[in-house]
Amino acid sequence: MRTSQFLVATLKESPSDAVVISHQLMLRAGMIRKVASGLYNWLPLGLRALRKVENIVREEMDAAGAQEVLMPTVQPAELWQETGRWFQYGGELMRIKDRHNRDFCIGPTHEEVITDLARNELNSYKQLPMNLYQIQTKFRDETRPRFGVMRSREFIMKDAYSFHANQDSLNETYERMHTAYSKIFTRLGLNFRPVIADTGSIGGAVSHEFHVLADSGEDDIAFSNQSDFAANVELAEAVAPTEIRPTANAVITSVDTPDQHSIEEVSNFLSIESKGIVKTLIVEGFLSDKEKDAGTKPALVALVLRGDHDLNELKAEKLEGISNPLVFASEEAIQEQLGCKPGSIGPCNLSIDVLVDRSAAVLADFVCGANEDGKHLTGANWDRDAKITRIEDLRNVVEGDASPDGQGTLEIKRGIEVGHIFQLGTKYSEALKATVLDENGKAKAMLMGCYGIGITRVVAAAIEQNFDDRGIIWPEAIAPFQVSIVQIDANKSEEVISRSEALYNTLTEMGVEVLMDDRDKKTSPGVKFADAELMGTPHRIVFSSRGLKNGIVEYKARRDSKEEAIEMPADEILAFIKEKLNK
RNA sequence: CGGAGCAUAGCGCAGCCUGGUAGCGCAUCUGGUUUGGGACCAGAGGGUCGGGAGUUCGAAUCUCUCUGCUCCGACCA
Repeated sequence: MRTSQFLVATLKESPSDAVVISHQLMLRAGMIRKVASGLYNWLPLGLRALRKVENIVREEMDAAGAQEVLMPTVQPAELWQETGRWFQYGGELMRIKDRHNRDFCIGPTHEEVITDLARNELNSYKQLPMNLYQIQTKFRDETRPRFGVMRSREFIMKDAYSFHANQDSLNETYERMHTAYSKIFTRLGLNFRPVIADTGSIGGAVSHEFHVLADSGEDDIAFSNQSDFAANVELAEAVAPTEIRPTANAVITSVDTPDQHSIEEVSNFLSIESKGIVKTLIVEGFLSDKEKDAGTKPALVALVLRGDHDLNELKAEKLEGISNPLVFASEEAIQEQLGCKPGSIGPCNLSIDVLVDRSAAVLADFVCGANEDGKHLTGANWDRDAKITRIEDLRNVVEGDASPDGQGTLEIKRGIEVGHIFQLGTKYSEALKATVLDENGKAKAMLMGCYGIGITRVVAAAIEQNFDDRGIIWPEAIAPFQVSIVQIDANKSEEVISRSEALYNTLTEMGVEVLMDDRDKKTSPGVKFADAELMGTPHRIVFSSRGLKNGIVEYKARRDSKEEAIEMPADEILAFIKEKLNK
């Protein structure tokens, strides 16, 4: 491709509404343009990168035994009503009516349609397992689209759905998809982690998210520095500390702490590290539906954590005796039952249940609220001064915690979710009566798995991980062009044209994607270099009249931090670049 | 959905407070000079100042309203 014929849509300045780097660079490099909130045009440069990602995904899915299909974007309401999701799905589901006033939606996902297909086409356990996938446009009417194509309303997703006669078969395909996903993201050249994900409403199901590590990610990922353990921060277990609680030493003493409520205030006021203080949070206890209907007031429960730790609400609400979802007690209820305000609460002499975090339970001689406004206790100790009802895992993990798998310590980084694999079980097959006959001739609901990759999001995530102050630095596998050829002084030197044309033709015939900058003499060398770097082409070759006078051309890799290009005799460049490209 | 903000040429912005000829930089077009890191000179084109209503002799500017967009949060996954 020649720049003289290519839609070079580079911008010097980035539009003011782009806040993350991938969004800015995709606009500046001329990959995308916004049409409306969460809706984008993909320009030729962007589409080339998108297709690269698509093709790698397609190759690996095919290699893993999945078959490609294509389902409609618009789906009939009836299917969604059958599974109940027509009523459960919120405003994210874009509902439309056709000219006959019949209800449809624009597909945010395709469980309904694929299960409908499966119930019609699959009749026997002998046809299983079957894994079908598509690469297709999805629409989710996000409340707040942001970060360009990272969270857009319309996006391209690879979604696969597998069908099985038994759990072993589902496990096997799930593992195969897990492996395929790792291959895909490795081939794409991304730094990623498969992460243990929330099994959510479907109890017992298995789920992994694949996250690309980048500062702009929307999720916190905790992972071991020594093993492949990785989990969402909310889901990572905070393992019990190995140290044993020291014996009580200090005498418990009440001190005045006027207007000092938060851990930080108390810590500064008493000049004590926050990890020597415990914080006590009061939440509502569990009520049965019967009790709720009867208007029973919930009992209160105290949750005690070390001052420098944060409560993990997901963990707390799963505990016995605690309301789910978690409800913090109102100030009135605390005042009424405990006789003081939040901010002065401590575990000593509490009549309610006290659940203590594993790390807080090994503290001795600690500081806590005195259950009296404006007072705290120093030198408090468990058992002697405060009872522990139960020791639980209540907190979010922090950097440096021991990894739950016993290997190494945890690091925490931000992650962009680019893939999600899930064992669905029979949720959809039962709702839609997707059954096959088993060995005994009995109808049995198929087990299902689903496996998604956000194709458009992968492109943005790749940029989040690979850029510098000049622009994008594409991983080889996604680069829209592998090689940029820059002509300088082409109007002065016939040789610049003939030499660069010859290389361009040879490489193009070899199937290398080359972008040759043959723009006219009004385009200065600086502009050509800046564009090539902004667009992120991994390899750059420069033909100039000055160089060719001495028979020299230049090569520079985009990823090289060095300023200087490598010079070489013009007739060696072909062999050189072939080696760089492994051709 | 709650809070905040923005809307002036393709992009980035000024002008608005204090009403009186629509402006700057980049980009675009023409001519010329330049050519190793986003050139220079001269000229040109491009605007319903987001829409509507109001106040006024007069509105980009003041008032009301609608729409769109962005950010923070909640929600969602």
